[in-house]
Amino acid sequence: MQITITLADQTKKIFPKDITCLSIAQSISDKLAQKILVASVNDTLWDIERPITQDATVKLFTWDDAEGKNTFWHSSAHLMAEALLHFYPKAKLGIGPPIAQGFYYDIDFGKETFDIQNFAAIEKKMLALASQKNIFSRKNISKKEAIQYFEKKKEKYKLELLKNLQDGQITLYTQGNFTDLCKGPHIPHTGSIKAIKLLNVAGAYWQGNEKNQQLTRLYAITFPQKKELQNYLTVLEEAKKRDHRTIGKNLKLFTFSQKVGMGLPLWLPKGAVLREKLIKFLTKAQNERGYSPVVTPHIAKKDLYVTSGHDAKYGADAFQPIKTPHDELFMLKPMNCPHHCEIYQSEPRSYKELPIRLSEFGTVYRYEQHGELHGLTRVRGFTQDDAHIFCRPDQVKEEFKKVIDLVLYIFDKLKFQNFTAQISLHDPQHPEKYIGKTANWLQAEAAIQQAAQEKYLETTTKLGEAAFYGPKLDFMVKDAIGRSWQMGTVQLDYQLPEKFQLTYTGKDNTKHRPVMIHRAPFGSLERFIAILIEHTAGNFPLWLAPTPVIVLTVSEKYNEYAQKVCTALKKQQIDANLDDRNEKIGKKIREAAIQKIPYMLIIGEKETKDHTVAVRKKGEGDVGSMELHFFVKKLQEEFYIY
RNA sequence: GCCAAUGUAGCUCAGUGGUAGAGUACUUCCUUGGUAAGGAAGAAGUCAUGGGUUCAAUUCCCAUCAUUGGCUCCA
Repeated sequence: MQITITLADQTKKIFPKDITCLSIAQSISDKLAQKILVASVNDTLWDIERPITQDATVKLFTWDDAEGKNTFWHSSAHLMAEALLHFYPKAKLGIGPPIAQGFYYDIDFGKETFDIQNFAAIEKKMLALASQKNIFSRKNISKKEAIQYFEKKKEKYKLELLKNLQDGQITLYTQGNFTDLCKGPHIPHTGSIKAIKLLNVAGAYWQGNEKNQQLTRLYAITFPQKKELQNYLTVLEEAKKRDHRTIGKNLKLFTFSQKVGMGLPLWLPKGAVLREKLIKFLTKAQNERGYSPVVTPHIAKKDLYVTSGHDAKYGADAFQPIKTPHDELFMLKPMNCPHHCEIYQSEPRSYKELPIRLSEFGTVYRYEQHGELHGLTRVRGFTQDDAHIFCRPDQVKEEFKKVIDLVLYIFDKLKFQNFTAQISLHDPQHPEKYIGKTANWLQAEAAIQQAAQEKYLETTTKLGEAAFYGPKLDFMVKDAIGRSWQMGTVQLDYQLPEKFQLTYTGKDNTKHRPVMIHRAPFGSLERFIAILIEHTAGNFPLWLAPTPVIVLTVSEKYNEYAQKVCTALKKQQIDANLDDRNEKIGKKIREAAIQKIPYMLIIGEKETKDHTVAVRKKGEGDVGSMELHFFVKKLQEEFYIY
């Protein structure tokens, strides 16, 4: 019997029934047959040596495809489990999936503790097992048999996984001495795993639930070639150098103090300049777009947050209230929105004034969990570039689109290219996590989706990621080591106006409820700057650089003229530093370069005599001498690109 | 909050059961130099904190705090 196989390029080929993808690859070229790791048959991932029984569309995947890598790493996870059981025969296995970079396996070591010292031994064992070229063999098994099998092995986590599987759809994969519950597919045999690196150990709750047992998660990565592992490790090293905590320290942007408290950043002069420049930039953009700046205090009565619903939701996880001698309770503000609601409330509003856009660089304080704090990306005190737009229901979509434009404008100016837009919706399975009527939720969610669509924004959608009062459009950006952080956010809210009984008088002379849009293009200045540091590796664009220009003297003889140059630059609003130390020019240049200063002006005998400056530009080197006013003009042109 | 690792000079990091060392930064002196590190001297540490073991602890053990990598959480 013959079957027709349609390949990715739409060519059709006739093969005998029970042909495998490996044979199909062989029919194309030997080289492809060597490289193929996994395939898909009618869009279902398929072992390459598993027979195909009927007409199908087949795609072949190699290491160059995400599917190939995932399968390779998934198989590697099985290999790691096999090696681990060799050293820890009593360990119980959780799950072992591939991830973006490598894979992990969750293991319950029981009373034993896992020792990192064993990494090398496990890697060695894995390599030894890999070289045996053990075949990954697939076996269909009934649920009853599967339960018997794993009961005998006392694999309690596997038994729990089995509970949620349907009889008839259960498969086991075996390689060497190891058999795992697994739907597959896998690479043909372990022999293609040539390079192995165990990366780190972490605790992870079983099934991601805090109330469950915590298992030990081992992260690792493997490659089909040793060279690729070397490259990967080099990339990791490079990424570490971009870490905003390292650069922040080296460039003297910010610091932390145990005495001040964990998660409370202290902005050093250079960091503060950077912050101010970003604030100035966004303020200008917002003022041009009809925002009105407001200022609200850092504390407010607890009642405010009871009204808003934040207290019920987050009260327990907040900094505890401050008590006055008269038993009043004040909270450090965790959010600006309730304050802005009160500003809206301060006078009667007409439909004619809407939308009202209240903006504030508002510093908020949240009692984040100890283990969550991370450099500037997760802190306990931070400044949001917050604004709340109060508008009529018929204005929602237009306003939402304007906010998207603003976020994209900012990302564009700061050259954030690799962001993803995520629509965060409520999870209908967990209504207790949200406030408000379902009808409002659906309306809000539809509005966000529509606005994003009309802006041709490519989005992913996630259930259960919404704020408790409304759905969000989040802009996610990755840091140097590939972690994804929420930056800009736009949130649609029908609930707070309800809670605060906000109204406006409509055309019909009756009271109506406005809709609120919460939005923060940066998200928080702290996190934004952290990511900006990592994306630029500290090489900020000229208009943001804390020190755009440094004046370097060749010897102390020229300090006087250099000082004059510096003063002249400052008069032109160009923040120039002066390095008049008794050091050689080479050293001064090196240090200025390490500080990533965009322009160095070198002042020696020639410049002093000719009243010029010798310009050295970052990345370009010596660009020659010129008169100061000419340099100033050039610099200003570069500044005012923005 | 949970699991694990780490904590030595301002910074980066060696090291040791007999109370510490390098590079760099800092101070002073010499040098006055032309595009990524000139030379010399000096000062600098309660070895995170608190207990315990020991004749003796920075080193071993326990606890606490902080940091790091994850998990959970993230208005």
